[in-house]
Amino acid sequence: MIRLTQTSYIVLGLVQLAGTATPYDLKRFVSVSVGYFWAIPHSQLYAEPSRLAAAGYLKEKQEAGGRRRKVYSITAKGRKALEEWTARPAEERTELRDPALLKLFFGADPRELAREQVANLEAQLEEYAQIRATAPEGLPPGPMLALDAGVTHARAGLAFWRRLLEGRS
Amino acid sequence: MIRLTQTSYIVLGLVQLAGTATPYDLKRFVSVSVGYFWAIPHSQLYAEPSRLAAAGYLKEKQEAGGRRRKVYSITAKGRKALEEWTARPAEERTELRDPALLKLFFGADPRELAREQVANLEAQLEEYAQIRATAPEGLPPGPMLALDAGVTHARAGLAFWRRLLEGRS
DNA sequence: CGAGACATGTAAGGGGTTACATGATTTA
DNA sequence: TAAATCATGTAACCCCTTACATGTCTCG
Repeated sequence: MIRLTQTSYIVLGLVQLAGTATPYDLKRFVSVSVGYFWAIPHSQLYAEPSRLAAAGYLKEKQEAGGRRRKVYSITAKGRKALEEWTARPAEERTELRDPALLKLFFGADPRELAREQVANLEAQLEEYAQIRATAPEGLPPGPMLALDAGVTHARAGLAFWRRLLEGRS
Repeated sequence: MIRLTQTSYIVLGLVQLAGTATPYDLKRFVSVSVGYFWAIPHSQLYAEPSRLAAAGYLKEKQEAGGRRRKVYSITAKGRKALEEWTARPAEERTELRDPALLKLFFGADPRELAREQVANLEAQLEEYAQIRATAPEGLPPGPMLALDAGVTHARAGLAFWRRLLEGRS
């Protein structure tokens, strides 16, 4: 029995969406999907599927020739775990965990910070627009809804930091 | 040379604000300050100051009698590290890391989720109001600004999930 | 005075981050 | 064809989480 982390569910979910995937596939997939609000270093995308396969949540199959890459697909057990997870209420409280906010809290110059953050968030909104524009047909609604949430939050962040820029000082 | 993590800076910052603090002081302090957007398990507040003291960023002094608790205060080295950190631009990109968003992404029932999240966020706004109401005089502006950011984001989240609740389905 | 809640602390294990390393492809 | 970039993978270390554990109040 291993413990299933959020990373585990991301991997399970992506493998299910993809049908079958190598770690590198996952990496590319993440970068244009959950990656926009939940980053995962690529090394995790090698370690985690392997762990999940050892515990029976994924099936692992190694290519015969060439790079002999490992190809993963979801098992019944994996599908079940994923379903139970989505059905269960979200236990953990959401945290902001924004490094910029930490610095603000501990006395960094607000206008300095605000300038950076405004630039970052504007770039991020651009990216979101790109992602929406290039989304493939036939996608389930979840990813798009999550993207909407990302946009909402980015806009809220922009409003906050812009207010700070305007404030006198 | 140890690596300074975000947790390190939180501890340094809080010790500096407090002047002198035991791990338990830090725990209480966190729960009414940074804790509202960046949670830290209390065990970290024992381990991390000890680590920082070993590396010279904090001074550690053990009480003579009684519980023989360890009392920490910041050193010149610690103060310098903290200042450099606040002055440095925030390198890491902000992430949402919201478990509810993950579930949404992977197909959880939006209305189900939305109901929970609306309740959570409303409670959170209540807490923010409490914190603001009971804030001590003479606090530096950083913490209050960070609190404002928390409020902004919570409101944005509320708006998002409420929209989901209203959506037909 | 007994029991529950709060205060205070430590240990172990694993997940994640950072760094390294080596093929394959493009581009100049 | 050299160099730079991308693709693909592995390894080690350490922070962080999840327990466990034992005082010390407080209130009925």
